[in-house]
Amino acid sequence: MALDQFPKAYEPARVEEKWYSYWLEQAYFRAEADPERTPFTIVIPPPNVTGSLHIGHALNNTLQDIIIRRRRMQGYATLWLPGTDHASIATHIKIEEALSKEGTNRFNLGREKFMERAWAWKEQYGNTIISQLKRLGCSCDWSRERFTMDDGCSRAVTEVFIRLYQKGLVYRGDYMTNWCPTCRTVISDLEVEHEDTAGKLYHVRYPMASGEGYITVATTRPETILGDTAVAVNPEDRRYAGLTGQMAVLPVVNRHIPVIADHYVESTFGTGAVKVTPAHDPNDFDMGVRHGLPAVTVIGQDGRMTAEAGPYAGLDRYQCRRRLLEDLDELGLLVKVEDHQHALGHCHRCNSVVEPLVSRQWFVRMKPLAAPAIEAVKQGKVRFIPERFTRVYLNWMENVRDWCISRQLWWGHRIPAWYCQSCGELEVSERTPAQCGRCGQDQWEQDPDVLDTWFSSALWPFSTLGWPEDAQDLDFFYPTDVLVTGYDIIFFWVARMIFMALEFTNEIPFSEVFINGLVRDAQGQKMSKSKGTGIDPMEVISKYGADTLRFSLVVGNAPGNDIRFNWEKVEGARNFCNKIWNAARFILMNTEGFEPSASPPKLGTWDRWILGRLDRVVADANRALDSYDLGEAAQRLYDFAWNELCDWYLEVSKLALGDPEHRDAARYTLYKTMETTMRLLHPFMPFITEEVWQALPHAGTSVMLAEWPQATGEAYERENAGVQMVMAGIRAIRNLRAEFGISPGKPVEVLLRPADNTRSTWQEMVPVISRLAQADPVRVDEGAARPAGSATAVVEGASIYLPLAGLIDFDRERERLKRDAAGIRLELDRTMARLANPSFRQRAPHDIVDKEEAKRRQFEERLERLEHILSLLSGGDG
RNA sequence: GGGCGGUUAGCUCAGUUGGUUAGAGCGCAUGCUUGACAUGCAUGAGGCCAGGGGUUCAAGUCCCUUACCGCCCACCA
Repeated sequence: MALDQFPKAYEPARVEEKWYSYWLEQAYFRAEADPERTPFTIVIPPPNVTGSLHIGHALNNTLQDIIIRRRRMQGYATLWLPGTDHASIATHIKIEEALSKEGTNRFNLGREKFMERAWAWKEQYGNTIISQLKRLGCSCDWSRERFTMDDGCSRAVTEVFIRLYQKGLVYRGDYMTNWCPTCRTVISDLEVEHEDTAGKLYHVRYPMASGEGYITVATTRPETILGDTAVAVNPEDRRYAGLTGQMAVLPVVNRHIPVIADHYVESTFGTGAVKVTPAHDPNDFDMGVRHGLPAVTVIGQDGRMTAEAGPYAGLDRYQCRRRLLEDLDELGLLVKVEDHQHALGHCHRCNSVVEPLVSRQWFVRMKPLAAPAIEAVKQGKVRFIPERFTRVYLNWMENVRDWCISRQLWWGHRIPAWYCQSCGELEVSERTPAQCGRCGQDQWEQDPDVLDTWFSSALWPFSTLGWPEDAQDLDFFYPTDVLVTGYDIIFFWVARMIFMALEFTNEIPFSEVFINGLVRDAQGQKMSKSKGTGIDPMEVISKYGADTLRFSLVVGNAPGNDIRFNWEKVEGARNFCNKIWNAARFILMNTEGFEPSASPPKLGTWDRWILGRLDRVVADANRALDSYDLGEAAQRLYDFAWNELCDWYLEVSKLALGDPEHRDAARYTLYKTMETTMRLLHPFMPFITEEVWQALPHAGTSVMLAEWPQATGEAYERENAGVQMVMAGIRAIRNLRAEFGISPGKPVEVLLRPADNTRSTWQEMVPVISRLAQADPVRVDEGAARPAGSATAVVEGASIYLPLAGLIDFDRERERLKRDAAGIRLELDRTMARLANPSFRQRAPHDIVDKEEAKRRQFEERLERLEHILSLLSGGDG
């Protein structure tokens, strides 16, 4: 071991790139479809191709890497399949922003040029996030990297669209859709974010055509008045009974519209009369269908009023609102304006207020697809972790509405539908159809629209493995095992993968969905680039290293919970790396020339103790990992490595290392414990563990391929009990030293009076006590009387006396011991009360009762000693 | 309008199927150049586990309820 490679402080920059390159060169991430082994597959949630890694990605991919690295070590044929998403609308917006800066736009540029531009953009930025994932340490099989718009994925998209169309599960039609006037496209219901907004409710009077009376409607969007084609009232509403069937006059445009009766109308809201605008409101659209009303489109796709809006044509929708209100007021028809809170739809991408519009779009018929997807989850074939997300999924799926999949965008998968320019015939096919079956002409034009980004994402688990071909990867690695993703895309993505997979592969896409929370800033707010509250994970990696970032994101967090990012936690993780590093340095310094293959030497109590604890932490970590409690597993390993291995075993081993008789046992144990700990920590902290593991004697070429530890069940209970007792004794001595201000370098004399049957344990531990408590000499004497003027502690198994004549304040010492006694008595009383309860003895399990008995004995015994000492003290021999 | 999550030490959070004296990190206090580590070591202080009710031999944990915080879904204009 060359210690010069091991500086006092861990320097991640010295090791991370080295080992990542090594893993890549050795192709250790490469998956093999090996029929001898069980496959374990994860497909990455593909990040946006032009994006960069944010802290949420860092968390999500760390979790995946932990899972996949452990499975790889366990011997599974693992595949972590990486890739990127074309992110149709998101990318579109970015490119359009760039164009806008150049003073142009996509319509000026034209579709072909725009696409060239988009591909160039993708080439330029597409690698950013991939290289960032590599820096994070992700062990993806890069040879299988995919892109949602590559040939294979595109092929799958076309295939799926055509098959759905042929089954009648994709249809085209004029329906109410959500239009984003800024993005200039329709968006799906999911892409509309509802936000409670303080608005107004305007009461507007419509004169009756008969010339007699009015009917007053209430609306939040007065500009849609221009598109009204009816006024509706509830048929039970007596107030309007006489008006139903009559005509009202639409103000300003003077169109005559009927008053109709419809149960949809709530008599108690507003005036009980609703203006009906079938072209601009989903409910009104339905009413229009029920009553055969015409739809008049008054707001265009640019958010401006159309020619149908008469005098308001050309105005922006909000300008129109203001003008129209002025005009109505002037006419005396605006009778009341109330404050009104309502949910306004905003575009998920650009935050513009979404305009409901009727337009001709493509839809996926959801009911038939949802049914099996609901069943699969209900039957537990797909399991959500944590379980509560099952209900979120089911609730959405059970109420799902048809999915609008066409987008008036260019970057994406173009819809494989063709229209005959001569007769209007529609043909859905992969390539341009030959000849129109209806009119015999050959003038086809492809649908200009592209598909919703999530349409291709929905196919990701199987399209990336080769579907629709009969591919070897698909055969071996599919269905995948676990999907790791955030709860924010359960509907967008998870749900859609499930129904698409069931429809096209007849199998679930994954059997488990491991949901992770959001990473929030220190104030608990969502991180936002625009607000400058975002943390750049690359900055954390540069400053502290990837292992630190990974560990800080994972340790101590419960599945599905949001995480609050804070730098203190990062520093904590960095300190842990450093702790590991220095423990490794210590062990390397002391295991030179050590041969791990040599048969194990005779082990001492502490050796067996730490090996027992190690076995225990292996069991605990495995149990936690099996149930996706990654944060708990990390915490257990942290606690073991720091509090047991470093704080105790390493310190104790210093004695043994200086003693020829025990040296080999200590070296063996140090090595064994450290090597196993590195394997356990490797999924969490791949770089530092590789560096340390490689420096230790080892068999094999990389820790990432070493065998994952399994518990043997060798707990060394007896050693553990003895060691726990001695630790408490050492702590008590240290405590007394601190209490009485004994300077640290000064050895203190200790007289230890052991309780029954513990003498040999204490006796054996004298050198350890001496070293760890700075105690010298340490005498163990069963019959020892308390020396006058002693500081005293009573622990389980012993009374401890520090003869400190002159330093002890007699009264204070007595008070201190009285407090101790009172504390023990409190516990003893509680235990006695429990044991005195007959129903406790009757109903509690035996082992619980036994434990309680043991507790009582222990408390009694300690209390007895304490009280004996107190009686001596009151006798005056302080 | 439905639904979900949270409320545990000053702060950020763990807490398995109910079962020792409720834990950690940070912060705080005191003292330390102990030959792996001051990114460290030792010792200590700090908790009516949000309030109320219930189930149970036993509740931070299960049930009901209230309050506050956060989130998701939702076509009352």
